[in-house]
Parts: sequence; structure tokens; C-alpha cells
Amino acid sequence: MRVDRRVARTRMALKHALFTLIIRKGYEAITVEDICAEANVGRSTFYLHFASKDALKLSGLEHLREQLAARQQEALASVAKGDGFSFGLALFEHAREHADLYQALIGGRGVGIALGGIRQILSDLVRTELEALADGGSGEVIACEVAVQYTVGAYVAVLTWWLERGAEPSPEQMNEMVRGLTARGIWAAG
Amino acid sequence: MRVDRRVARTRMALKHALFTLIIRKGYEAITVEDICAEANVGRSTFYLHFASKDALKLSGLEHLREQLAARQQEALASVAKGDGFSFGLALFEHAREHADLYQALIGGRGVGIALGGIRQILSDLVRTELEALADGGSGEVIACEVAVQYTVGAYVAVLTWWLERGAEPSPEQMNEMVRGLTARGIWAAG
Amino acid sequence: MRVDRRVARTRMALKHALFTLIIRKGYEAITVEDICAEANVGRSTFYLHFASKDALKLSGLEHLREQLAARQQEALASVAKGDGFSFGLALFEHAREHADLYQALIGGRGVGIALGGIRQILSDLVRTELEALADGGSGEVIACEVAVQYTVGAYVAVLTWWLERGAEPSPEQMNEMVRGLTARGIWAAG
Amino acid sequence: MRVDRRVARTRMALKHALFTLIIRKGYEAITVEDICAEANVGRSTFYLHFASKDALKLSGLEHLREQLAARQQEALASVAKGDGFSFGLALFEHAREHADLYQALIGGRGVGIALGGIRQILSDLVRTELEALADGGSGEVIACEVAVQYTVGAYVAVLTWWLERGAEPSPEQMNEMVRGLTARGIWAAG
DNA sequence: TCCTAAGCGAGACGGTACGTCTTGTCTTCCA
DNA sequence: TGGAAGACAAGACGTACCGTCTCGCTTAGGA
Repeated sequence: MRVDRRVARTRMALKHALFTLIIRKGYEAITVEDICAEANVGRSTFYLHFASKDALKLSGLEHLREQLAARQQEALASVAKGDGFSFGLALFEHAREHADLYQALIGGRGVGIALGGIRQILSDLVRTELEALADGGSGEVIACEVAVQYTVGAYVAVLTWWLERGAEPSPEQMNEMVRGLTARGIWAAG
Repeated sequence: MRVDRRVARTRMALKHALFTLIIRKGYEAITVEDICAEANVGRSTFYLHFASKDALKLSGLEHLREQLAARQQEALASVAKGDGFSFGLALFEHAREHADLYQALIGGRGVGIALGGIRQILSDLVRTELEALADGGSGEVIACEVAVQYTVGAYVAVLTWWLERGAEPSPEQMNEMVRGLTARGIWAAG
Repeated sequence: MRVDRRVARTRMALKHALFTLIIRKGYEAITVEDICAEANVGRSTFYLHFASKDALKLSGLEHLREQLAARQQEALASVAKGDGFSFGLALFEHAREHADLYQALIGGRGVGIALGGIRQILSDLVRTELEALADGGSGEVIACEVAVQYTVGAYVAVLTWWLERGAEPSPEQMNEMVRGLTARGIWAAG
Repeated sequence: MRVDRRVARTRMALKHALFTLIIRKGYEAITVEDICAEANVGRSTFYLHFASKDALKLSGLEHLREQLAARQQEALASVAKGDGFSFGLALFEHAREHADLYQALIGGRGVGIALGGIRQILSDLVRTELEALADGGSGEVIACEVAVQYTVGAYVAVLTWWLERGAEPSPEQMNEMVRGLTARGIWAAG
């Protein structure tokens, strides 16, 4: 029992060290030795718990991923339906709250380390909303999937750009702009 | 003079070797030595021309970039203006023609090696078209840039997805779908 | 504790490999990689213990040096003082015993790799004996040093020549001849 | 003819550059490229004339060697016979005159590059004088050769030491001291 | 309370790749 | 045609990380 806690503490220290270092100098530049030094852990101990730097990263991202997913579930529930997607605001707000980490994982130095995870979450959300809309069930599976990819790509790109320029216009403004583009198209919005 | 040609041949061999190897086993797994072996070039010669594997990659992308830019210039000229962007068809066609390379550079193994480059090219094109539209010059610089990021992200995401599923619906069809989403919004198009 | 032994074994293996290779193909022609292959040691491990081929050589000579010094200490104690230096016999005998190594280090291929070291040892011995002689301490420091250099140079030159011609006249005979020259001068001895 | 002169000039420039660089930073540290830069000569031109750095060195030493041999021939002729060898003074004087070069070639940095050559010359001189002495022809060839090696080694060692300490006691004094040691032995001289 | 299995730090080790440096060959151009 | 320029292959260098391993120390949980 107690031993388990010791193990957990070591793993936590490693995950935390990784994020700290990602923010400090970017994912690629980090070595296993750096992480161990930061976490005050022996290098052999590292390999006792994780097979590689990448394994540690994935394990760490899982946590972030869950947080974001939960956040957006609740957003989905509480927000009144308008035209456009309901998760937008939650996404921008969550990103701004954890700006450091997002910037490290998505923009700037750690270009897109966590993008895969975020895309996955968003894809599921978008697909759900879109299918609910076209419920009658047009056979147009491909068209739907194109729309999903299209939307997710657009949101993520905007999010990345926004983080890189310092999360500047407020989440509300960002959400409004993007919702306009999504719902009525570029020409109408521009 | 003749020397220049020798140099050019060596560089070409290296670029070509890199692409071959990217397709064969993915960018990260490639070693400078691998490239030299594939290109029949001494390792010191490699460093005579390029500072690193990354420098070679960038130099190689430059070539691709020019090709794509030229292609879209001509598309821009010949295609009648409709609603939506004019580069779409050229993009999908170019990607299908060089499917191997695109897949190596964007999807699958070499996740997003070249995305930066392609994004840059598309951004410029989109920005130009968008500015031409809002010519009077509304002060809405931010809104415009959001639209650029939005559009480019969307196109690239769809392109990636399309390449990963085998470039299946024809470029014309893809272009049509994406143009619809872009011009009239998700709800209208869905 | 055990680790120390492991380290010692590795270092020994490297030193031994170096001497083996010096005999086999001469010092200059040896590569760090050669040494590692001969010693069954990784190249990075080599650099963990020694900064360069030269550092390894010096470390190896230190060992030889100690052996020789000890040998001459005991000779100094046991041999009755006559005219001439007391270390002569020990030197020639030691050289003959380790003929391979001496030849590799001094004559033939590895011209004078270890000469510096050997000169140093002999210089100290000669200087001691000479100072003991002129104990009262004549101010003639220069003359004394000239005598030291003279004697050491002479002994080393004869030693080298002797090794190159196969260590042929016996150490006793060699010692006798050189002692004569040293003590009574060329004209008397010749 | 004119071409020959051009060739000779190039070779001279290379030899000269080598000596300059030996004095400046020692033989081992010099690269072929250094030499060419110093001589204002293309690297490929270097290889047109000499197979390697070593070949150039040998070619250069030949010149020095001849000079020294000539000098000592004349010394041999003019000096009145006393006890001890007649070449001593000439050796020390020649060394002091070309102190830079001697120091580069023998002492300090370029430890003993040219020693072989000098030893050879001295050996011949010593052997000649010694054989003249024991003309009757005792069969003691070995003893004689030992004396030769002994003497040459001693002279060269003293010469080296003298050069390293700045050629300080005058050639005359040096000659006197060494002649004493040679003729009457250490004990008498000390 | 001791003692025994675990987690852990330390660090040696064999590898692999890096980017640099020097060598010697070869080809092309210029005077 | 001799020499300058410099591309090129070869291969050693010393450094940086990697992942594996063996070693003792410490420390908590069951006897």
C-alpha cells in the first residue's frame, strides 16, 4: 500500500518534471536525463516506470485529455443551442486557463505534441452534433466526415494561432468570430 | 561551370534520397548516414552542402513549395471566379499526383513535417483573396486573420484526412464539398 | 566495491590492448576503435576512462615506470657499491624481460614513445647518486646537470641500440662495458 | 628551364612554410592545409610535389643535414687533436646559430624530429675517430659500437637539454664540460 | 521489533548518431 | 601545360543520449 504511494509519487514527479521542461525549453530538446534531474529521480528509476520519453508524454497527456473532455461534456449540457457548435467557448476558456501548457503542447516550441488528442476529442463532439442535425440520416457519410474534419481543423488552427499571439482577443470574442464563419461561411462573415 | 553542375547533382541526389527514405521509413527514423548511403555520397560531403537533416528537408520542401505555388498561380488565372477559393482544385490535384510524398510529409509516419510549409503557402493565397474581397480595407485585421487561419486549418485538415483514406473521392468532388462549407457555412451545406 | 573492480578490469583491458597493438602495428597507426575492439569495450566506455589514446598510453607507462623504479630500488640496496652507477644491471635485465614492450615503446616502430618517461626515471636516479657523491655541495649545479643529461642520454642510447640488435650481449656484459665508459672515460675504456 | 625554376620555387616555399610552422606550433599540430596556406599554394599542388607532410619534412631535413655534415668536416680538419672528440665545438656552435630551427626540430615541441639524422652524422664521425684510435684493430667490434652509441647518445642528450634551457652556457664551455666527461669519466669530472 | 522484499540512486557499459576535421584523389578551369 | 580551386570519399575524432545492467542503501509492512 505504502509502496504504491511511493511509486505514484515518483511517477507524478516525472510527469510534472516533463511539463515543466516542455514549457521551459520545448519537448524535442529534453533528454531523459533532464527529466530525472528535474524530478530528482535516478535515470534507472525512470526506465523502471516508463519505456521512453514518449511513453511518459502520452501518460501525462491522458490526464489533460480527460480534463478537457469532462469540461466539454458539461459545456455541452449547459449551453443553450444556437447555430454553431456549443463547445467553442469551453475550448477557448480551457485553453486560456492552462495557457502555459497549451502553448507548450500545441503552439510554439512543442508544435502539436498534443494535437492528436485534442483533435480526437473535438472530432467526437462535432460528429455527434452534426449527426444529431442531419438525423433523418442522409446516406452522405463522406460529406459528413468531410465536414467534421473541416470544422475540427479550422477550430484547432484558430486555437493554435490565438495561443501563439498571446490568447489575446477574449475567448468570447474568438468564439463569436469562429461561430460566424462556421455557420454562415466566409463570404458572409468577412 | 561544370563544378556547379556537379554540386547540383549531389544536392539533388541527397534531396531525392531523403524523400525516398521518408516514404520508406518515416522522417524521424532516418539517419544522415542512411541518406548518404542512399545517395551514394560521403557523409562529409553531406555536411558540405547541408548543416543537418532538417536543413536538407527544408531545402527539399522549397522545391515542392515552388511547384505548388506555380500550379496555383496558373489555376488562379484560368479558373472562372465563383464563390469560394480558387486554389482548392489545384491543391487536391497536386496532392493526388504526388500522393506518396504528401502522405509521407503530412499524414502517417511523418506527421506534419511539411505542414508548416504548406500552411504558409495557403495562408498567403487565402489572405490575398480575402483582402481583395474586403478591398476598401475594413480595419478588422484580426477578424481577417482569424478567417485565414480558419480556412487554412480546415483545408489542411481535410486534405490530410483525404490522403489518409487513399485520396478517394475525386479532387473535383472534394473541392466541391469544401467550397460549399467554406462559402455557405456548415449548416447550409450539411 | 564490486564496481571498482569492474572499473579496474576495464582499464586493465584497455591498457593491455594498447600494448598488444603497439607491438602489433606501432603506436601511431592505432585507432581508439582498434583499442576498444581488442579490449572488447565500447568506444564510449573508453572515453569514460581516458580522454584520449595518449592519456591511456601515459597511464600505462605509469605502471611500467613503477615496476622499473621498484626494481631499481632493490638493486640499489643489494648491490655492493663499486665505481659506476648501480642501476645499470637492473635496467638491462628489466628491458630484456619485457623485450617486446621495450622494443615497441623505444625502438623500431614506436620511436621513443616512452623515452620521456624512462629518461625521467633514470634522471632522478642518476641525479641522486651524483649528488650523494659531491655531497659537500659544490655550487656547480650546471656541471652536475650536464653530467646527468650526459649519462642518461648515453644509457638510453645504448639501451635502444641493444634492444634493436636483439638484446644480444648479456645484460651483465652490457652493464660492464657501459660502466667502464662511464667511470673511466672513453679513452681509457676504448 | 623556366618551368623548373617555378617548380623549385614552389617546393622551396613549401619547405620554408613547414619550418616556419614547426617553430610556430610544433610538427604534429601542423596540417597539410596549414602548410599550403602559409606557402600560398593550392592543396592539390602540394600533393603534386610531395606525397605527405612527412615526405616534405624529410626533404627539408636533407638540406639541414648536408649543412651540418659539411660544417663538421671542416671542423675535423682544422682543429688540433687533443683528448676527446673534435666535432664538439662545431656542433654546439652550429646549433646556437640555428637555434630556432634546432629547438623546433629537436627539443620542445617537435621532440626529436630530426634526431635520427643528426645521430647518423655524429655516429659516423665518432666511429671514425674511435677506429683511428684503436687502429691496431682489436676484434672488439661490439665494444666499439657500444662506445659509439654511448657517445652519440650522450652528446645529443646534452645538446637537447642545452637548447631547451636557452643555449645558455657558451658553446665553448659546453664543449669543455662534455669533453671532460667523455675523456676521463664521470667520477673524475664530477 | 526485527527482517525482508520493494523502490530507489548511482553509475558502468555497449551502442548509435552526431557534427567536425584531415587526408589524398580527381576534375575543371585559368594563364 | 602547370598550378589553383575545390568537390568528393573515407574514416577517425570526441560528445551526447540512449536503454540495460548491477550494485548497495533505505524503508515500509508483515512476522
